[in-house]
Amino acid sequence: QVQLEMKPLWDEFHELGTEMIVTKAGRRMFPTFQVRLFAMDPMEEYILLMDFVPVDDKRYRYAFHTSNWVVAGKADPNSPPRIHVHPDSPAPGAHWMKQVVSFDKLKLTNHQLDDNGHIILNSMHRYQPRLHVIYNNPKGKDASLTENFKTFSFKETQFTAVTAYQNHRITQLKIASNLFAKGFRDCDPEECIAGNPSVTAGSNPGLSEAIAKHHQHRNL
Amino acid sequence: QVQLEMKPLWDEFHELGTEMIVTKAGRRMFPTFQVRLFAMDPMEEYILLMDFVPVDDKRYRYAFHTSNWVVAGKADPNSPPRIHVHPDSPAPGAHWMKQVVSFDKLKLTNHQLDDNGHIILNSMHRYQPRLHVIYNNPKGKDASLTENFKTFSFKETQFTAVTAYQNHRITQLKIASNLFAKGFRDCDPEECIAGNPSVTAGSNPGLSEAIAKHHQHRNL
DNA sequence: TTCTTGTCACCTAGGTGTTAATAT
DNA sequence: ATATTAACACCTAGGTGACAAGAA
Repeated sequence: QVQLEMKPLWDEFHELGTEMIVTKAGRRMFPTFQVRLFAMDPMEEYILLMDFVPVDDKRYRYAFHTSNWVVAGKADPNSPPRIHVHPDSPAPGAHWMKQVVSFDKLKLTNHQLDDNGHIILNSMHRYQPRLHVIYNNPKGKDASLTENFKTFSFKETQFTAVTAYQNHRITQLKIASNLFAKGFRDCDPEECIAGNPSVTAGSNPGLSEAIAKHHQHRNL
Repeated sequence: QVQLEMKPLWDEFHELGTEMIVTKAGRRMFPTFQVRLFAMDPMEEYILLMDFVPVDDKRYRYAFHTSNWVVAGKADPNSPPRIHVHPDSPAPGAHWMKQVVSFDKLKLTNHQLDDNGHIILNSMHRYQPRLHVIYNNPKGKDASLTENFKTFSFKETQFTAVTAYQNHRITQLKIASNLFAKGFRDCDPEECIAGNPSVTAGSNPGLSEAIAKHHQHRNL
């Protein structure tokens, strides 16, 4: 069992149409993909990894006058898909379950020839992040007889890859909820508590506190 | 087998009489204690930890007029000794051998009631850092019949704990060789290459380059 | 037009020795 | 006198969106 961390924040973005910046050098996701894991065998070893699959075979364009995404043709050709193995892998189930697992080292790029091991995506295309939990079986027990991995996919983490934000409300929600974008907030420094998403205040009571903790979940 | 990383730098400090700052909140060591490990069993699990033993039963004082440390009486009472377990522990031998092992999370404090898990030392006392490599034996094989740990001690890493530097030459060597003290260097920005210990330039050719790498060794 | 790139000011987070004030 | 503390300016390292310039 896997539970998506910061689901309320993901939901807010999802309702607006989540966008993720891709750059040549690689850009982290925000929100960061974080999960809680349950019911693993504490002693057995697992590998956790993520990949990104196209949601459809289309290319998109943002129509500013209607503030809507519209289909702009068939998808561009994909680069060979890449995976991101969580740096703690492999580790026993006890390790993965004892705290939130954060994929904050994962970076997205639009550079098709990237040699930093980042995830290569096409800008203006839609993607579905997936988590794979793989049972590590080094002793050579017969793996073919047992289901040795599980895949988890959260619809609210779908996003459109962009090189610059299209929907201004996405920009504002990022600024309001990402710690590193504080410099662009326009609220008074006094009433501007950490991570307070002023844009959507009231719609999600308790979300502000959750966002503040969001940035603390590192796997140390 | 264990090999001390950055031995030339440690030697420079040792010749002057190494001092390490201790603070209430905890201070990292500089140089950082880093080692290369060899001849471990790649598949077996080990725990690496450090502790600090008093070099003698004395308290010291720095005589500024002679620029020398002098005995200032018997040692103050010790707090119960603490250990610092390397955060990667436990890990298989292959993990420890594949790169330099850096104890850069270790912090020294003089706060006898510290509750952050830092190493508690007495200021103005001398200490010998020690590395313990422990063979992890979870399967309950008869540990009593096998030597299950080894201890390594490098004399050139001995130091005097201080709350403020006493020997001005130590201060200058720290400033010259510690990346985070660049703000206190007085050489021209142009000729001031990263990590160049101008104080001792010439006595150790190639040291500058080594110092530049010193800060990169993190266990990620 | 539409999309991409590189630079930038502004942040977070945390490691330095300095300095002045305070203990002891 | 000697030793300690706390605030501070100055760094490293790296994550933000804004913006102007460039490319398709």
